[in-house]
Amino acid sequence: MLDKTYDPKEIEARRYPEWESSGAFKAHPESARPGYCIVIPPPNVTGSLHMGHALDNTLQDILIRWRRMKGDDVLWQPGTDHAGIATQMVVVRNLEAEGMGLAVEGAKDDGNRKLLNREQFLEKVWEWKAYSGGTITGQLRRLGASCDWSRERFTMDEGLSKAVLKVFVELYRQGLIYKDNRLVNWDPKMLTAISDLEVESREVKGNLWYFRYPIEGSDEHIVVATTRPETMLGDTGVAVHPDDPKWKHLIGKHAVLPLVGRRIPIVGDEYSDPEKGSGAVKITPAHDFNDFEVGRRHKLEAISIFDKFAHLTDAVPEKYRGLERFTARKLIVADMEAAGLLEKIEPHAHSVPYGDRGGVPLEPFLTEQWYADAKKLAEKPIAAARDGRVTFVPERGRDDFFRWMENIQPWCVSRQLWWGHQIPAWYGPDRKVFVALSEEDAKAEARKHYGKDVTLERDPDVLDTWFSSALWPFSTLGWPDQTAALAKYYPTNTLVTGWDILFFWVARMMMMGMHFMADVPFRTVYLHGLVTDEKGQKMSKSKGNAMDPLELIDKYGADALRFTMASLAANNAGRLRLSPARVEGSRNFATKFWNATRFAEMNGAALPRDFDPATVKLNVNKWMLGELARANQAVDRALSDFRLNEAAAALYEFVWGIVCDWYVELTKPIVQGPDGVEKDETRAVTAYVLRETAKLLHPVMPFITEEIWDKTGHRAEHGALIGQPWPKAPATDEAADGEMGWLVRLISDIRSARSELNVPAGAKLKLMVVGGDATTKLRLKTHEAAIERLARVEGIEAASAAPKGALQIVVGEATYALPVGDVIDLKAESARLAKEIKKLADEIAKIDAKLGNANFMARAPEDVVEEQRDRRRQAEQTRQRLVVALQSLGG
RNA sequence: GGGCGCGUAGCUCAGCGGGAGAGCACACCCUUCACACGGGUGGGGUCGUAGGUUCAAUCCCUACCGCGCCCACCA
Repeated sequence: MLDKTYDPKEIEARRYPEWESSGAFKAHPESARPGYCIVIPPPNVTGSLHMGHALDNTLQDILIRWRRMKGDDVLWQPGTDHAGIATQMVVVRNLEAEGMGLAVEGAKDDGNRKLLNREQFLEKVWEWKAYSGGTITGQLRRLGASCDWSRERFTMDEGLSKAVLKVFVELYRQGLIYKDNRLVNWDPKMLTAISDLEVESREVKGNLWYFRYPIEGSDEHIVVATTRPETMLGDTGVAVHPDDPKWKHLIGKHAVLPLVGRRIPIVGDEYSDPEKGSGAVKITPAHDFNDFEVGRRHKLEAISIFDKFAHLTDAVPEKYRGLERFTARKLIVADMEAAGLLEKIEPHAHSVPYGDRGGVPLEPFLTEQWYADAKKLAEKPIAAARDGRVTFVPERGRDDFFRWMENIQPWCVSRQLWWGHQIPAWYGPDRKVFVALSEEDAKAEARKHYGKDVTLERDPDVLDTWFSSALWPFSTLGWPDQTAALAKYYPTNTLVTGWDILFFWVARMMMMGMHFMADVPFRTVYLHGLVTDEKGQKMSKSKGNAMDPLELIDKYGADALRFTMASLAANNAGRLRLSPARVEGSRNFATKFWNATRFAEMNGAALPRDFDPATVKLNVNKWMLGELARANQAVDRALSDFRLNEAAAALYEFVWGIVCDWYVELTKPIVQGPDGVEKDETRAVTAYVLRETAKLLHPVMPFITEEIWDKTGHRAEHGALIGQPWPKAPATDEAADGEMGWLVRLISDIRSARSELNVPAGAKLKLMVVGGDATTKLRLKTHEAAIERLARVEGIEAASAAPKGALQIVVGEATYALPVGDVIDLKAESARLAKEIKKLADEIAKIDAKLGNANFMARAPEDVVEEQRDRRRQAEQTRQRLVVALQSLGG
């Protein structure tokens, strides 16, 4: 027997370990069943579950549980990501709180902190990982995620590291990874290069400073405008447009860089826009991406004036050396003003690149880094997306993918961090590089090259986190070993992730998958929006609007949160606004289903062993089975099309709107009435429908359905619900559907009329039927008890005409009168009837206009015309009966 | 600057060319023996604006207005 109330907390804590330990989540690569595989977007190993995870993983689990029940051999491959920068940041912050720091070369230190070297630091990170690394996976379990934990991987575990090395070395040998010295986005706080993708532009209200640079050998000045005065110390030229009448006469001359005294050429270059600033632009090749290009075109020197901390170097006049960049800015503006060379300052809003992790403005910085030839690697993925080997849901994801892939820049894969996969490159005494799988191999190569043993120095850099994530769909399956899992599950079926990492991750998995596996990493990319708060604001801890999924689970249960997430997951939504009220509604839905089952149990609903839905006789039961079939099909269709919100909506409407509101109510007189075949059949159908419904609900609400499955005895017979086969839709019956549609309509209309006329809810009225045909009479007889109960009437009898002072409704070919004596307000009833008549007349007029339109008749398809005629017939019939009813009131 | 998405009931949103929907909120009624995390009934919408395509437009097209996101090197 089910408990009076549903207690998610207790049930969830019990059910999950049971599933896991029973092996229900396990994949069976050795089985002959078709495989279905999803690889989890690996969360940061030291992170904790946020709403985005809750959404993403709920959607995956729904698909996984559904396919599992459909009979596939499913693998939901779990694991975590080492998340280089993010994790390093967290650990450094923790260390700082404990009075420790990193022994970073060149950093200022007051000597009060204990400085850790690389080895010591890595030890701390691994400690931190061991301490907090289980948090996120534990939280995924609370959500109900049915991952095969026995196959859990970590991007820095031995196997995956081996894969990373192999990929790096092979790409290097194929010329697809190389070193280059060019400008990168440099994070002066994290002290590392980052990729273009990790740059976020922020609108900043700054100034445009106009400086006058004296022209050599003349009294003239050229005016340049800049948002970054401090970079002038690195200027090696000024560019003007070749056709600019204002400045072109200066081309070929030189300016004298103030404060520095350097002689810098004035060049003509179309990059310079006469409309912008002063029309002349100062060129700082070492600190601006555009200037770098201009500098290259005109062979201007690139002078680095910043070190890795963005402090001024010895390349600038002594006065400024060592200054922090923004301090330098103030001083330089002041000095220029003092020199009379500051023409004006204009307020100017512009966007400044920030590091998405460090949160400080980035510096374009000239350094040597490792790059992957993204352009080349993108070719096959583009082709695969074009010919449909990989599809996107929604489709427009494909366009975004193309836009990015077709304009892709070299991918800077090296990071100046300690936490991550150290690049397998060693340098000889002359800086010659040896890339190899191991130090031994590198040494061997070096020996061959130098003809003797030399000391090699390993490249200190690590790889971009996304480098190892890019291998995830095959590295987790065992690659480079040719495992059974790899053979069976690659390509994986569905990748479920947010739009935000389409480029970071999805695109790169495509590159690596196509290159190393010669096939797409997944057949379908299912992209969902971002969860935001009710106002559409991105959730963040700093804004204080973050909702904690675990709190919601505690309060409403994991099933409620899951159901809400599924409801939110409309394909086209960019943002998915979540409010606690919605989760509460889902919790209520869970409770509703629980109570329906409890009710059935209390009334002895049980499923005979040999129950066959095809043998059902009663129309109410046939109809119920038909509704079940429709719900089943709706859920299947919705899940196949990745419309998870529609699946959730269909389930909600079916369980609450059909099963609870109608079926259970209509059959109460039967199941609570005298014993007999009708009672037996109805109890059996009730049990059957609830059992099948539990299956349909299971992918979305696994906990409550498993509990119900067990408590109602199915588990003892068939085993756990998680492993049950997906239901087959029973047959539908048109005649039964017609009859029940009529019944629902009749009851609803009576209720509605009663309520509108303010008939006291407790008043039991007689129902008099005027003009009912044989079918109707039979139906009334069949459903007498249900009608009496739900419409609150007492006695149903035929009459030749409606009695005076009766409330009247028309359903089908008959009029139903409820004599209310002097209780009725004749005026109100007249008004109600008149309103109904008017509504119908309007509808009829509209249809007549259509049917009278020659173009409509000529061009509309036959079934549409027929449908309109049908609607008109019914409306007219009802209208006429209502007119009679109105007349009988004497109104 | 380019690209994309969104403007439908008070709020949050479904709606995939032929009768405007849900949840929440609101109003009235109901301590009916599964459920007040409940039951019944109801009010509320020029489907952003203006054009166009079509027999027919909330749905397709164009422009505009208002939001949001992504990308981009604009001094």
